[in-house]
Amino acid sequence: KESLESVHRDVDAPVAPALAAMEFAGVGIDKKALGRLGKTVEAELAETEAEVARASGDGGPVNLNSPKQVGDLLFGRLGLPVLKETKTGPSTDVEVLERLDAGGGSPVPGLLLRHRELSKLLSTYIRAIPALANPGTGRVHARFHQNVAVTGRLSSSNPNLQNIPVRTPTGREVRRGFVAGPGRVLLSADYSQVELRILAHLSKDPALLRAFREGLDVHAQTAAEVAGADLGSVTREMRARAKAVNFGLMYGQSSFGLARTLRIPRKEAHAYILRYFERFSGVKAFLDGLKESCERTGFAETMLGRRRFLPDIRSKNRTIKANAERVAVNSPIQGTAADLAKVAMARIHRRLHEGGLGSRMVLQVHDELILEVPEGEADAARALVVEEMEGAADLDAPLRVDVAQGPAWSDLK
DNA sequence: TCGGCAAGCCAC
DNA sequence: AAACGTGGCTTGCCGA
Repeated sequence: KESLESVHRDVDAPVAPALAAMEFAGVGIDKKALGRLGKTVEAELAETEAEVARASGDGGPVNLNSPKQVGDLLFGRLGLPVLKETKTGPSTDVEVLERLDAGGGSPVPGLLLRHRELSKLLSTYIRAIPALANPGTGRVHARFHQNVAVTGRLSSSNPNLQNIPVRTPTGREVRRGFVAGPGRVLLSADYSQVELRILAHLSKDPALLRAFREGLDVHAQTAAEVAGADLGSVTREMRARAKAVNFGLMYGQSSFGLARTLRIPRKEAHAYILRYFERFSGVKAFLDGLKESCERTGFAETMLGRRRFLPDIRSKNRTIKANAERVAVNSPIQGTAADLAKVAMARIHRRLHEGGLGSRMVLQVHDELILEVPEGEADAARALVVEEMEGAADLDAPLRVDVAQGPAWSDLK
């Protein structure tokens, strides 16, 4: 009745066997490496706690894992200014700690930032993941859910292997603990800028399409376009702004949000967005059209026909309606990327199986696939994976995949 | 002791 | 008042 047969037949049903195989395969864990990392992180954590105590003067012990106790320390004992409130009291989140640290009034906020990072890594990853490994094989078998994320993405649980750290140096260390079995290597293939390419394809915006056809670096190309300058004159600052806008617009970000992200005046953010939409008027028209069609039909839809029903888009409450509009803009883009990743996975699984190859998928992280392949099979697996991922759809901004291989996840860059 | 909420934070 | 979309996990804390 709701025209969902084709997305089920062409996407969700075919990927199910691939997901089952991926869960069954699991991924190899180097318990010794994670054990060693745990020891060093514990040591630095203890040192950081001692330094906080030293810098805080008298007043008894503080549980640094308790936001409430941390708040009492910062805003009571140390007399630092309250910058943001939560429902229950002064906020101590990372943004607040960074601003307090920049203020230079005390060494404690900086120490707390490091403590937060390390305790997160230790409790969520370094200790938790080895505990979930099969004791016989040393492999971790996460679950991959197909019917959880409303956009059609997969989700992962027990453990979540789609949020393994990568941003910070210590975080990246965790990835050394994910390894290939003997005689095998890990091979990762990730879509380059897949959501922006989908936006370019769906919107048919000439400038954005050109950026993908010509440019190696779409954010720099965007910056040049908005500035009306050539690529060579794009500074890091200009590129950073363009990148933030490129991401933000897919989430329906406002000038307020962009200003906060970039820490620039709201007026400047507003002016930048206006100039962006002058240069990329096809994008503007497309995004407006998504909202309009959603309001008419009551749903947002991906390229492959996955629908998300959004009754809130007809709400008379402006906040609720604006929320639904952001979702109406984001879902077709995020959801199309999810559809394409699933199509590629289904085909890859089938071809590996039917070709009698020993390679297998072990992880999916939205726009990235990780396989474990026999050393001698790596070239064949690489070619097959790239062909299926890039061939998942024929877009006007062609799909591109970056590949890497190595003994551990940390090597796949 | 258990379940749930709040805060916080990891990823794409 | 809210202001950037999609998830999952850990800890502290509180009430049943």
